[in-house]
Formats: sequence, structure tokens, C-alpha cells
Amino acid sequence: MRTREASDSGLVTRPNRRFFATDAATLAKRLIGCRLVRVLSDGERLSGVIVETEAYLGVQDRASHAFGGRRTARNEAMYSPPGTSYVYFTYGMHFCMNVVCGAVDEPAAVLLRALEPSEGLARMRLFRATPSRPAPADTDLCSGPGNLCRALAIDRALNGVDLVESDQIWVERGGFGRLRLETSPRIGIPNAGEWVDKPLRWFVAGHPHVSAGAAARSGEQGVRKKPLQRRGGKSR
DNA sequence: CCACAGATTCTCT
DNA sequence: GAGAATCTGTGGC
Repeated sequence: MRTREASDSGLVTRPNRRFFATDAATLAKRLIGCRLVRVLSDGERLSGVIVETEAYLGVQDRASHAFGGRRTARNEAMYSPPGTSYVYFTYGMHFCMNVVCGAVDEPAAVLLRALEPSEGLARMRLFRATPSRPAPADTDLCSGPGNLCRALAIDRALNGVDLVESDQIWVERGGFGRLRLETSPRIGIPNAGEWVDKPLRWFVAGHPHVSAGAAARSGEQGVRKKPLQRRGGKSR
């Protein structure tokens, strides 16, 4: 296990490959409360705490890009070792980021759906700005898989990157107490037959940064609770 | 608040 | 040529 100086709270741990080498449902839960860190080419560090994930189980999962063992140029990264990133382009304009898990050649992955932004919010706001909304609210910056990627400048270039070794993007273990998790069916997979309704999405209960469409579909009312706080956290 | 349509282009059949 | 692990703006109540 390597350690690394965090910018705000002393030593934090960066997980090794074993952390990722588990089934998708386990990793989906495990990643909640961890921090996703992105270092831009100019050196600026952006990060956020993962608050919403979805598990894509493997060849048997009809909602997965690797259903039935499908293996193409696009989803090739799913067949890489656990801890690899799988970034794909969809709907003609959005990127989505997954963390590959399972064993080598077992195409399982966890989709990152929302973060509570921690570092680099001003830069994220720039990346997420549109003419009609030049300064998006903090709760909108990284809520939803496409938004998260835009806020952190995650695109094709980060497909297939090794999150265990990369200095551009990685995960750090959570420093939080026990988080109350909820599950729901996954979002946006209407044609996955019996897999549509399986509870393979996890999120922090009542968390304001969970993606909006998702909250609606899980029966949440627009609950606004406190953001996450570091356990024993020293305030900066 | 909710529902719906449109955007936009890649990927595989 | 169809469909996509999405998001946003618009229009209705």
C-alpha cells in the first residue's frame, strides 16, 4: 500500500490492485466514500468524494457493454486488469467513467455516477459552464456520469488508464465513518430485460450531490442534507 | 415540480 | 441505419 500526502488532511492511502479485484457489486459499495482524484496537465488537482455508483456484473448482465462476452474496440478496457479505467462515449456528446474490477478477462466494471466535489471547484465550474448557465451550482458540478466526466476533464484519453499507477487519475480510500447507503435499479437501461430492475445502483442516502434524475427515479424527494464531513476532520 | 423532446456522433449490425 | 450506462431547456401545472 502506497501512501501519499493529501492536500487537506495528512496521509491518505491509495489502494492497490487487490482493492479492485472483486465483484462489481462489492466494488460499487466499496468505492462510495472514496475520493476520485484527477490531476490536469497543468498540474491542478481536482477531486471529489464518490457518492453514487452502479455495478455492471459481467457477461451475464444484459445491461453491460460486455453482455454475452461482446468484446470490441470500444469496450476492450473492460477486459483489462482490475483497477483499469473504462471511459466510453455515448449519446453523441457524453463520456462516462467506469472502474474495471473482477479478474483479468472478466469484463466487470463499476460506473461512477456522482461526486461531492472537494478540490478545484472553480475549474470544474469552468468546464461545466454553458452560455445559459455560466456558473453551475456545486450540487450540479459532478452529479451524473456525464457531468462528472466533464467537470474533471475525463475523456477518451483516460480510457484504459491504470488507476493503481497513474499520476493523472486515481482513487483514494475514504476517510469517512459509516455511510448510510441505499440501492435502486440502475439508470438508463430500459432494454436490459430482467436486469432492468435489479438493485445494482448504490448511493449515499439523502445526499444532495446524487444525480437528480436518479433521485427522482428512486423515489427520493429532493432531500437536501449536509454534505459529507471527514471523520475527526480538522477544518482547514 | 414534472414530462418530454432535441442535441449530436460514435459504434456495431 | 438504429440505438445509445445522458443532459438540458422548455412548457405545463
